[in-house]
Amino acid sequence: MVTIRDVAKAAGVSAMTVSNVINDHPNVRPATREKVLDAMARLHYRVNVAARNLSKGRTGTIGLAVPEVNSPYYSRLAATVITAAERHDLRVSIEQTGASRENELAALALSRYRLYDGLILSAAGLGPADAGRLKVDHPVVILGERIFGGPVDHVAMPNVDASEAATRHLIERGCRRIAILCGPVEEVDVASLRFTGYRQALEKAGLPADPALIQTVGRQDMREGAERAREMAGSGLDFDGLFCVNDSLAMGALRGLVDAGVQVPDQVKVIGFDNVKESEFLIPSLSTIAPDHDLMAEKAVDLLIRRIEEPGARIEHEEFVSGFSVVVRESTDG
Amino acid sequence: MVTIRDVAKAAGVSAMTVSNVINDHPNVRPATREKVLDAMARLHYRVNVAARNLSKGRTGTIGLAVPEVNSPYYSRLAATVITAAERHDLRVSIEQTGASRENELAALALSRYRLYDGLILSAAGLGPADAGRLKVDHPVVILGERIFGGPVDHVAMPNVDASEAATRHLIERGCRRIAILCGPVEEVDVASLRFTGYRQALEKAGLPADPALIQTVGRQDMREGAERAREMAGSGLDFDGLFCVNDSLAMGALRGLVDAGVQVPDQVKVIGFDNVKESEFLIPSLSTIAPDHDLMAEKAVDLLIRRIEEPGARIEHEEFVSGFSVVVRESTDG
DNA sequence: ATGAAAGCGCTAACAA
DNA sequence: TTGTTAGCGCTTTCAT
Repeated sequence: MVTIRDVAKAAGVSAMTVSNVINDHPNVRPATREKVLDAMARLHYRVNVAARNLSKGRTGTIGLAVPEVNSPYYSRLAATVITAAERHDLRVSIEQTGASRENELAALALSRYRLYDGLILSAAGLGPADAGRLKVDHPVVILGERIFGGPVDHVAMPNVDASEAATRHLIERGCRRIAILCGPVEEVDVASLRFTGYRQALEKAGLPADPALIQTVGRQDMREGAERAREMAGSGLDFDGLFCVNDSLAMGALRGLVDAGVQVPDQVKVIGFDNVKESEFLIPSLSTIAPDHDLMAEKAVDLLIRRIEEPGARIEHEEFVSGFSVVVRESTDG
Repeated sequence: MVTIRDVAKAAGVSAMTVSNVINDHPNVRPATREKVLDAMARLHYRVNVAARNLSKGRTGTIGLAVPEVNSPYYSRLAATVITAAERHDLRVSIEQTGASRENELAALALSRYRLYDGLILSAAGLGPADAGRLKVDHPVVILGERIFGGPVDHVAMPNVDASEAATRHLIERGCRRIAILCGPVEEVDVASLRFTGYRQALEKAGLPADPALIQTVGRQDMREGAERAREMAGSGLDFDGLFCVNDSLAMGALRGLVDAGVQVPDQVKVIGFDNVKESEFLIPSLSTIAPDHDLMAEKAVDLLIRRIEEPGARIEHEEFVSGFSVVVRESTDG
């Protein structure tokens, strides 16, 4: 293993000068710099990142904790975070929490163990009761709703407004009995916020909210979407619009409706939420809500880096809510 | 910051004893262990991973370099690798190479910089000419084809055989003019191996290989698949079967064919490769090749860990090729 | 502009 | 069973 001292010896300078060259510090004469660079090349020197980390008290890595990485939504988030972090010379270590409360807390702990310089936590399992746990003294940014009361930086989707817009879009297209496919709405979480938007739109339009139209699923994935949609159609439930709280559910629902012989958009119009890459290519293509995912991911990284750069600073905690647009495609365009 | 020495002082023992407790080393009297654990709790001690890394020469992190994480295929790979690594107490840091040769080499370099204990490189940009670069002295496992001649551990898909099986499946369903949608086939890479399987199937069936049926695309994603399929149908190309070298291309192609007014599977049967989660829910659902992704990812982690555990050992380099099955769904079932 | 000294917090190797 | 010593390779501080 070639160390900085080996290079120093070979170049006839001190270790410190080598360090200064490596880190582009000023006060190194060009001639000296040349000598050092030359020695580094000859010896195939590579910095030892672990040693640098120890010295600097940084790891150069941020953690990203998501429920699962194998979903269109979270993999896109991961992609953007990785790219944004790279611009700041940070690596991203990914953890999958399975949306469980325990694992999300564990991710928080790992961060505390100084494995990461900071953590972006896409919270899906934590509830308002865990607010206290988030008041940690190391850099953390929460991606998700402002459900925690406590002072944390967080980046949120326009869940209520966008869901209202999605539902309103269905109403404008003539739907009168609009069902919703969402997760359990017990707590103040994403599912329930989106549910709130749905209800608001119905209310404002003077449409009654039939409980039978409210369909909750466990895992919010394609399979659940397909099964539930089949059941709904099969059981003779009367509905002409369907708002799915995410595109995975919607993709499944499209399939389930076809299986049940229901025509989309003629008999039932369907709209999702997220605008995942796939939605554009489905048959029929999926109308959906498009938040500015990339901006959100970048904002999360920015907020985190701000905390990392100024560890002591008592910076006010910031909330960022992305804008959104309604993307109209075939599934509501009939 | 609470150090191991602070704990030692508080517990009235030496730093080494604390270290032994932390690492569950034997030869610590239960009473002593208690004292130490107690002190650790009182002082809210957390190991400093950077220091441990420097001492041990390990980082506890492996790198995973993939072309992009926001694709059904690679996000699934990432998910499985993360889960498998977790079982060995390793974290996974993900890099996106954009399938570029430079970035793949850079990932290799980062690994050399001791940022990772090892690297799983999903090679898409490297060619046979880079074989030499892979003969590195640190743990690396290549995910992809055996295109590098050199001695490397690698995990490969049954590209040729499975592609032949996919094409054969189309033939068995009555297709006679089978097109292929694949990447450039200049080099010995995944695209060309799958192309080889396609050609072999045609040959064995005595079907002529019309160059017009060979469609190469740049990026192998949904958009390209859709555009190219539209062009093919629009230009009046005569084909009754389509083998797409991955499911993303196939998803796009299904869409493109619909746009061009072509019925799947009645007029054209389509089969993909990968069996991504989405393929089951498409309309029509997509026939495809299902390699054992999870096994591949786990095998890659296993091979890597073997190298990490025995750094010096001259272990024979291993090749693992996954099995596969043909999943028949609606897109070829007419 | 360069260098010497002193750690960063931990652990391997040896000593007691 | 426990403690002492001596680093891991780098950077910070302060001299020169």
